[in-house]
Amino acid sequence: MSTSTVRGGRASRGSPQAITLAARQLFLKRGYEGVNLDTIAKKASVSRQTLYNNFGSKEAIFKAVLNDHWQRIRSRQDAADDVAVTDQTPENMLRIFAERMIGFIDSADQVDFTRLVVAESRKNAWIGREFYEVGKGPLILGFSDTLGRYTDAGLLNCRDPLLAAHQFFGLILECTFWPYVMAIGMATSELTSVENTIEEAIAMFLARYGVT
Amino acid sequence: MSTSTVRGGRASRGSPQAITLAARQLFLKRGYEGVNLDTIAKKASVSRQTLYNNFGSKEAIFKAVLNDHWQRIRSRQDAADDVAVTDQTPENMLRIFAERMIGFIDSADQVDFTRLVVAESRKNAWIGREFYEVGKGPLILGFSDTLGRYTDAGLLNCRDPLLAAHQFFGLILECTFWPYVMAIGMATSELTSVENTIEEAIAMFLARYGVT
DNA sequence: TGTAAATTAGACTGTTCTGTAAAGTACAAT
DNA sequence: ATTGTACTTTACAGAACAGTCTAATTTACA
Repeated sequence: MSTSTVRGGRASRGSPQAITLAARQLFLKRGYEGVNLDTIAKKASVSRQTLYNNFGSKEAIFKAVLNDHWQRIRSRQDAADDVAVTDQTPENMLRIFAERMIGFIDSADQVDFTRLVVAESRKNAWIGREFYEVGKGPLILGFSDTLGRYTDAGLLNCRDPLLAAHQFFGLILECTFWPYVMAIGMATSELTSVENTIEEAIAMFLARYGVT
Repeated sequence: MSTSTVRGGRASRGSPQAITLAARQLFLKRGYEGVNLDTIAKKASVSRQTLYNNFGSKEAIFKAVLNDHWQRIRSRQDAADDVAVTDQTPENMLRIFAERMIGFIDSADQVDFTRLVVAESRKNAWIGREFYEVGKGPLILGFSDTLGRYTDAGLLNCRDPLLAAHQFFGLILECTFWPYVMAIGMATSELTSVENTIEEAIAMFLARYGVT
């Protein structure tokens, strides 16, 4: 809606998208306070003034980056819903959800974004909440829903599907996600592979909630 | 070693301890960049110059706070080792470790400290590693050790004790710890109590690794 | 080709904050 | 009383940075 309706000017070189893309990479790597507008402008091949023309303030750029990220996640989520989990054995269903979660983490710099949220939500608590409500929240609610339906169908035995969902996520994230958020990385990742983590999580989950 | 050997001066009002205590509280709440030396000085009832007399730089104060925290954790850890876990049923052993972990979290502002580490380890990666090696690392290694011994004694059946230890931690932390680190808090904590989280984690762990 | 809109580079302001320096003050030991 | 030492107050240098303003430049479109 912007670059196509310009009547003149140097046109579309400094489009808002190029700016948010550059800002995204920098904010993810260095945090909000760690980036100044000169750096963003340079990376976007744009003058600093253009930043103000398009967004008005540094904070507005930051919020645009966040909204852009929420948007990406939402579209990913919608796409995932299309691949509905039906008529799978419990084991396959769990594996599909686990791999969906891993894909969710790998895509879109989820680790870096989590680090950014943890750092920045100290000043603005809404960031943490929104991050959850757009990302992990729907994911875990959908999973809990599926667990409930499998239980109703007699294929699983989860008395508390929401708790069970968190447990399953915890089994996987503790080895594949949080070590990276904590900047430990290799220290714990060498203990096992992602595939094995998933298989062991499934085995444990079914040992507890599987029906014989 | 400082306040008792002073030969003169206004004596001991601006002791290093008072400064690190004030700095600790402020850094935990607002992060490194979110605190300036005037604020620390004021909170410690000390002039800003005294900060430089005692530490030399802001970064030095920050590192002193970190070292102070490592020290607290280490002494806690040593105290925990005294209460050795022997001759307990597997269930009780797991409960003891779970409660020890919860205690570890509750004490010493572990949530706030984790947030600080995540935020600051972006610039200094060593913070994350040191945090792990002093805190959670030994905790999980000790637990893994115990799991191995129980397996050798035929009371449990953990093929990979280290993985099992991470799994157990994940079951508990996913509900009791990470939501607070992510500044979501109540959104997920209302799903169940800490006690129930522990009991359900034990139940799941024994369903997988218990011997009949 | 002329015009209007957008962009650019640069200078400038005001603020914040670290770190330093200087001059004075309280207190204990001698 | 004198002296030494640590603390306090005040001031200032130096840098970084958000945001504003201006003059010149570029480009699309009529």
